[in-house]
Amino acid sequence: MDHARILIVDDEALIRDLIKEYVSLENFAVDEAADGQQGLDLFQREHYDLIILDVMMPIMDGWNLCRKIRRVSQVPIIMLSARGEEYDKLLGFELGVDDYLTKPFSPKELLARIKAILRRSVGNDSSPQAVFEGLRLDFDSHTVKVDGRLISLTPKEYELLSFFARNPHRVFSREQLLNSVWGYDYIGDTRTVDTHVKMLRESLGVYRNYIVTVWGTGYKFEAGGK
Amino acid sequence: MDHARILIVDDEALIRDLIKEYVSLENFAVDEAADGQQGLDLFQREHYDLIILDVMMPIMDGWNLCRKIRRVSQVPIIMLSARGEEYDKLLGFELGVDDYLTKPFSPKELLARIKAILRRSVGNDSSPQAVFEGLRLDFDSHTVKVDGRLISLTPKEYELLSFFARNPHRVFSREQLLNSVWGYDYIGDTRTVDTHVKMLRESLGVYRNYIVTVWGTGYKFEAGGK
DNA sequence: AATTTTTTTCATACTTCCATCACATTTTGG
DNA sequence: CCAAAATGTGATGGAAGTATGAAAAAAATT
Repeated sequence: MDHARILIVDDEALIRDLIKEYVSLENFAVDEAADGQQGLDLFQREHYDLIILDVMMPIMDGWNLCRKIRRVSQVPIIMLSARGEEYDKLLGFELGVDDYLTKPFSPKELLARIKAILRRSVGNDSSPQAVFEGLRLDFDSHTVKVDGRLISLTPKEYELLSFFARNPHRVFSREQLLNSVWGYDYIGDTRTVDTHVKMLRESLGVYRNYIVTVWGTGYKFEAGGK
Repeated sequence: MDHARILIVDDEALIRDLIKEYVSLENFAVDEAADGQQGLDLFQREHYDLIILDVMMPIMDGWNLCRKIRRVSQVPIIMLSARGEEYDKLLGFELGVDDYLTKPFSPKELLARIKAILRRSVGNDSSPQAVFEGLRLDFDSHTVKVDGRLISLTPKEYELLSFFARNPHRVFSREQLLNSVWGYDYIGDTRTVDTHVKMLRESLGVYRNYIVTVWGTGYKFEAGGK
């Protein structure tokens, strides 16, 4: 893809410059933001083909920004982290991150991954979807169809469902769901999850049992729902 | 990567068997589908670390299936084709196919390519599993299969089994099991373990004797269980 | 500011599971 | 082969986990 637009969000100017320098060589157009809030503003104003996020940032960290972006867009995201902790990586992929690099990284490797991601999102001309038999989610338009019929979900219902759909089969505890869908800073009753599961199931109609209760543990998403 | 899960989609049973035979030697868990529709169903229900697709198939051909999979997943795909036409190959790589083999191929070469692909996709969405002959546990989805058939376990049964499966061969006293599975602070009758072993054995059916009683000491997990 | 919608909390009903005990069965040592 | 010790099994009351409905609180919309 030529002239792809890339947004870099990192509070360290040095890193931004480094990336920018390398990436510009390849005919990409690069914008920068120094913190999460700035990044969000730019993201909402402009259109990007790829976003590179640093995890550690003042004001709004990378995970929060990532979560906010994922609410409305499936634009490819690469996360940069100072730590190499496995947990971070997992959280990243759960949130739908496309790639994950640990600092210090070689600019060459970053460039290679950028290209790989852009390459595979090119052929993906149809809007990103997840289909589980008669249940279809369209991540671009934020719509969900049940046997072809459009259903209406509240924002939380949609976020919960799309999180499940992006991470099928895996069991999540209520705490994990609160962390991943509500945000790590959420304080509140874990039973809230139950209520949202209940409402989501109602909305899913015939497919209500795709959200499977795993007794003593939490919930998982399973097409066919057994 | 150990115990990677592989899906083979090919209408020719001979080819499936050939591949399965070779690939099973390497501790991969193999599922089969005889046509594209079956393959899609399995893909949606289970998760795989690698998918092998034949191009020519009734009902839904390999390209169509590949396209459908690529809409929602970046799982590695190897295509098999009877023809060696350059056009096919190109189409394959455009669709994001990871490798491409022309029939007839040597099983050895296929195996080599499978390994290469799995090696480079380490850290991807493979799900941790434990396989003991026909007994398969999936730690992500908290499911257990007996000869491919899903069995349902209570939370304690699952915890107990997964503890055993993670520590095979070793003998554990009832006290140790209470400590490890129930928790350090558990106070109660050690005979409780017996009851859960009993119930677990019932659930395991044919594999009930994988939980071996070590007289005067406790229990151990032994595939083949004598 | 008022109304509507969404989210959260909470109480209650409901379901599933678990620890215990009594008794049956098996194993071991003498 | 017997007695004692250890393990297997079935039944059950109570505990723990989940579903649900409704009301309060918070957000969004008008």
